[in-house]
Amino acid sequence: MIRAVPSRRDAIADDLRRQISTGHFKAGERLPSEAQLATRYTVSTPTLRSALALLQGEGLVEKIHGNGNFVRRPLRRITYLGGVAEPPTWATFSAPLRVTTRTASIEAYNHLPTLLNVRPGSPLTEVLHIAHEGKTPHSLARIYTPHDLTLADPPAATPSPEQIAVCWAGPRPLAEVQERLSARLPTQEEATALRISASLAVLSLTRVVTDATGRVVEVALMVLPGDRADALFTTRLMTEKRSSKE
Amino acid sequence: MIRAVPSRRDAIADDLRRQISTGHFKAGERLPSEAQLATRYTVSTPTLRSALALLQGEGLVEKIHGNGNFVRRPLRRITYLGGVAEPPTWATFSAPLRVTTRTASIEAYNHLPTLLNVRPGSPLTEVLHIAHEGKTPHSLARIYTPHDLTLADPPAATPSPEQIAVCWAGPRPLAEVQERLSARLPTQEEATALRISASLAVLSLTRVVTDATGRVVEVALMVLPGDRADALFTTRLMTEKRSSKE
DNA sequence: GAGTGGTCTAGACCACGAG
DNA sequence: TCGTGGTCTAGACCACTCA
Repeated sequence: MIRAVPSRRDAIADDLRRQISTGHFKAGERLPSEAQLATRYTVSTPTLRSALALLQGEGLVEKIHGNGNFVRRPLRRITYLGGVAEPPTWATFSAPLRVTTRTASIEAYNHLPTLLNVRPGSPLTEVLHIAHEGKTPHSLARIYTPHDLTLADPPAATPSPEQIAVCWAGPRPLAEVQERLSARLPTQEEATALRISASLAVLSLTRVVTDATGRVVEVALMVLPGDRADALFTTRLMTEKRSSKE
Repeated sequence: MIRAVPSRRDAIADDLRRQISTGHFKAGERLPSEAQLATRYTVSTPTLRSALALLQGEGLVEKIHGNGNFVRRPLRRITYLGGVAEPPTWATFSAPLRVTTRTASIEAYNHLPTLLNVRPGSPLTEVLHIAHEGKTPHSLARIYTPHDLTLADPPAATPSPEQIAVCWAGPRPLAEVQERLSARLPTQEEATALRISASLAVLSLTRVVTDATGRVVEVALMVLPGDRADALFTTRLMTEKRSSKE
């Protein structure tokens, strides 16, 4: 009702979407140049580019500067399985992922002291995970552990490809896992690391694991692009046993 | 590294952000017209508008066609509390919300038959909740219940303002709550209903409640704008019993 | 170097909102 | 009616990629 007549941009985006879904433009293929498309649709380049920006935000098209616009190979949709009590030192996904890992020693700064409940400047171990599907990056995780809790040796191997190591802290009695989720647009760095448009919404997941003494053992910051990932929490209800507090 | 020199757009957006955060432009105030701002920054109108689009996507500015650009009054940030077992017929938030409700009888279509596991065309009760903070809409929920499970009378009152009725199904032995979250951009309708920019990411939450017989009792679709809401799931671990498999 | 996308201009014209 | 934002044009020039 706001606009009965679709704008040129929307009309072009719809047409391109259709051509991609019908296979007229195939996955991985390069679209005609923006100048050509602009001529074909008899619009100016800024208008055509704004139509492409819509497809980009949906994850259908990837722009590569100086090279062209490419139809994105549809990525496998994965689900982060939340509320998993055991083992809480792993993050579990619904499908295998190839993960590359990079470890560094850093000092707590910005929001990290608050999250980990340590003094600013405290030594932390940072582990950066990038999950790949084929050659394209899929999602991203940064894990922080107090340095004195970090194992000298990384865990031998991921128990299964669906799980990525989220915590290298030694085995301790853990007490609580908190998972906070929000939706936002990616930062510049996240967008380039994941090769996604700055206008593609991401699911931002912060996972805080506390041990029995109340000490924060691990904080994991995960970035899951909205076009390829979601999160699932399952709660089973104890109907016979009503043990809820407060 | 991609662009050492910030673009005009980013520079202008940064400057406006600063002026908003320092109170030079106050909450609720109308910004100078786009033409004036363009002159002040010596850029063309499209460039200035693209800068405003950034602030819009961050929820800092609300554009009102034919009226002006307004600094958004910062909204209270609320947290949806997930994994709440009892009572599962309510959604719990971290702060009170004023909620308006509209009920309708509809038939299952599109994705609803799958979600509710009913035949297409089955009668459903749809409840639309819009939570407000002051005069501005805050978030949105659509709840679907099989018509034969719907109570004749709506629940007398919300037990507390933090909880909104999500299910009108009569008291039954419930078995499972599944909450699936994803990040995306709002649809056109959601954007206008919530008066948010189409480029402000929203947290989309689908909550499915199943009874002991496996029948789906309720499906709730919630839309939580990313600039004002997140979701929190807390899992407590049973440390005495280590039943980890594999 | 040739071709691609990235940014920006200086307008034009339309649609909406308030008085 | 007037001032606002919404859309669009037809270029220009720069930055990047690949051969």
